Amino acid sequence: MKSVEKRSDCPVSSSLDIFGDRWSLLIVRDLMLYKTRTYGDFTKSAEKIATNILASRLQVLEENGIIIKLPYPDNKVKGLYKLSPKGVDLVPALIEIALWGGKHVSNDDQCSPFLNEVKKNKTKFLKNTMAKLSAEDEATID
Amino acid sequence: MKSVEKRSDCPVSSSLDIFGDRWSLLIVRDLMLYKTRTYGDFTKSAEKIATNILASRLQVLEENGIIIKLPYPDNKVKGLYKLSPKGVDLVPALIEIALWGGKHVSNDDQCSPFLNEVKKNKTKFLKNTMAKLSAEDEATID
DNA sequence: CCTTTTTACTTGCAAATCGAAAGTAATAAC
DNA sequence: GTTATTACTTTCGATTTGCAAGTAAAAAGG
Repeated sequence: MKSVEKRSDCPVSSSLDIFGDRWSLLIVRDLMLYKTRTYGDFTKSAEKIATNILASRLQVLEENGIIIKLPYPDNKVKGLYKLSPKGVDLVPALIEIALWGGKHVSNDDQCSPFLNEVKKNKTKFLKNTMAKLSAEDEATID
Repeated sequence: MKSVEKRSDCPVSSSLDIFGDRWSLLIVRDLMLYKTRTYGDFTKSAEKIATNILASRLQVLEENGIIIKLPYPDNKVKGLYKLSPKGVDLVPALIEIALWGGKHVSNDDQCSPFLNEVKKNKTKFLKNTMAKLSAEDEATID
């Protein structure tokens, strides 16, 4: 776990030292939604992350124990990224950000069903989602 | 409300387009903790934000309706920043980030009491905190 | 008043980071 | 055996960061 430069001992500040940028939490978002993703999958997301930025962020997230890179079954080129338990613990924060964004800046039809389910029973949603992400195998949603 | 460049319609992405950097949420954190802050107060926080960055972030947060600048009573030089209702709505996200940071990257003695109170009853804590921040007058904590 | 201090910024500039595009090396597919 | 995929790396101009110094206006002090 390579230490990033810590500006203070405040947990908010320390967190932002790791993922406080415009891309890192989008990687975590994709892993929350799909459970596993390849490098190429990330580049196909709507925000069109540049490949150099992606590589850099994946490295920081992996060094900080938030994501894990696994070998892709029967393929030596591809890799499979997934959330570590520490990464799964970011889901509540991500959901709160999504709720805020859905309420105040972006009402996307495509994720309204998702946010509605969250709003219906947040505790249950978090429990289910985090449990699924923590399960060892199981198929991805996509 | 000056529109920031939106990379996609995803609410997470749109949120990060506004506050996805290492400083913005620290400004929100200070306003959550102290309710009101002057420009100089922000510069005195532990992370030592540079004045040009601070000015730039305050402008973006104000343009996006997250913070409000008020005149300081009986003083034409000072200003008083506070969270708007939209800014107060960021508190749950901020708290989740703080909880994650406290658990996984930073166990600061100074804010342990704070985080312990959150953990004891999150719903109650959020309700109280957000209500205090929404109240029109009332003295600051500090 | 008149001077000094405080406050909230702005400016200048070097260094770091971002981001688009092209390049590469290894494996997979045909 | 040739072509295509995949996962990066490299290059380079543009933007952003962050430290330091500067500034203008109001407040405080004498």
